[in-house]
Amino acid sequence: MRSDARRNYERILAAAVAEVAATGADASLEKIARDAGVGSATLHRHFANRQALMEAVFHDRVETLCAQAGDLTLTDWLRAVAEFGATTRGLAASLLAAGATADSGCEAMLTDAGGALLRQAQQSGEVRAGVAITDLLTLVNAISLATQDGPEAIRLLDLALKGVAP
Amino acid sequence: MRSDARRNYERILAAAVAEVAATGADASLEKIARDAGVGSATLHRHFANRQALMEAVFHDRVETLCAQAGDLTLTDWLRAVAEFGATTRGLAASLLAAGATADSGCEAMLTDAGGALLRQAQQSGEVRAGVAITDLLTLVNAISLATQDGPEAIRLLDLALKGVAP
DNA sequence: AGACTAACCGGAGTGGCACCCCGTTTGTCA
DNA sequence: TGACAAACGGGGTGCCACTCCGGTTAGTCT
Repeated sequence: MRSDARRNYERILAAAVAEVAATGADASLEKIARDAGVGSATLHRHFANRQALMEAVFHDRVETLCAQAGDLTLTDWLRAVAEFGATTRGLAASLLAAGATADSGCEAMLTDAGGALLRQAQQSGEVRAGVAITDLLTLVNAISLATQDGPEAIRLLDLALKGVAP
Repeated sequence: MRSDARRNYERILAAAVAEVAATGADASLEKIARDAGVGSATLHRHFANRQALMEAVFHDRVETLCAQAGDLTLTDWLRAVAEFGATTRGLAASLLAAGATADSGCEAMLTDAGGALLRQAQQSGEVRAGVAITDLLTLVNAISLATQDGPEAIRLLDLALKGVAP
């Protein structure tokens, strides 16, 4: 990779992080390119489509999220994922779209980290068998997506994990 | 309302129903107008924005959904809502957007019908206090949204209602 | 250092979108 | 039947994602 290419890549990524934080995952790619000081063609050469760019934007943060898994219980980690998804506007939608279209690095990281916690919780009898980590992550994604960036996410997640029975 | 206006209104609505069924709630409004044989300006005069059109498209179906509430338990009715949301692509997203921006007729109907069922379930001790119908509907919307039109919706809803404990 | 070349760049273009303006047509009702 | 308000839609605006291609540049090899 040539040095100018790398420099532009990083400028675009930085602009994208800022713009996504400000306006969500449906931010204008043209504006990101403009903010980065490159032509839109350059943006599209580095990131074939919106999805690819979003993957890159979220990758680092997802990585740290997965690194935290060792220090948390399944429930607390799922809460962290929910909170992250709710604050990082559009992560959920982005991951969802990724799951639908192509295998995403982010998703694999999340299922790996969460899968370990889930197995642990199942062995200690806190979670019943037949629950898959993908189910739980889909649920978290769903809730993040539905509550946008509101504070409802955690409450709804707890509700879903606890069930509605007394 | 003039007769031509009414005729165009209905043509647009019919085209919208077909198009939404085919491609989801993010269907092209221009294409709907084209299919209806009217100019795009006419579509926008009758329906100020995408949200208004979607409301109209879903209104009838939501009405029948609410009418069924009397014959079903809370759980079964929520399943019906989930199934409906999953098959009618984009209903969930649409209702969500509605909830965020303006009070929607559809949403009020759903909270009324579901609220009655929930009170009933709480009085008979099947559902604990502190659970609100809006929580449950948000959850259902979330799941419909996340599972797109897949068959996962019901399974995830049951999971959420039951909780993860053994 | 100089020259070569493949990689890279971005302005300009394409086709599509939602939504609006305004001159024209049409239904209605006296 | 004539007048007029109501409704129509072609065409326009500004935005978007994404692509093409002629010019530029960074790295390499002598």
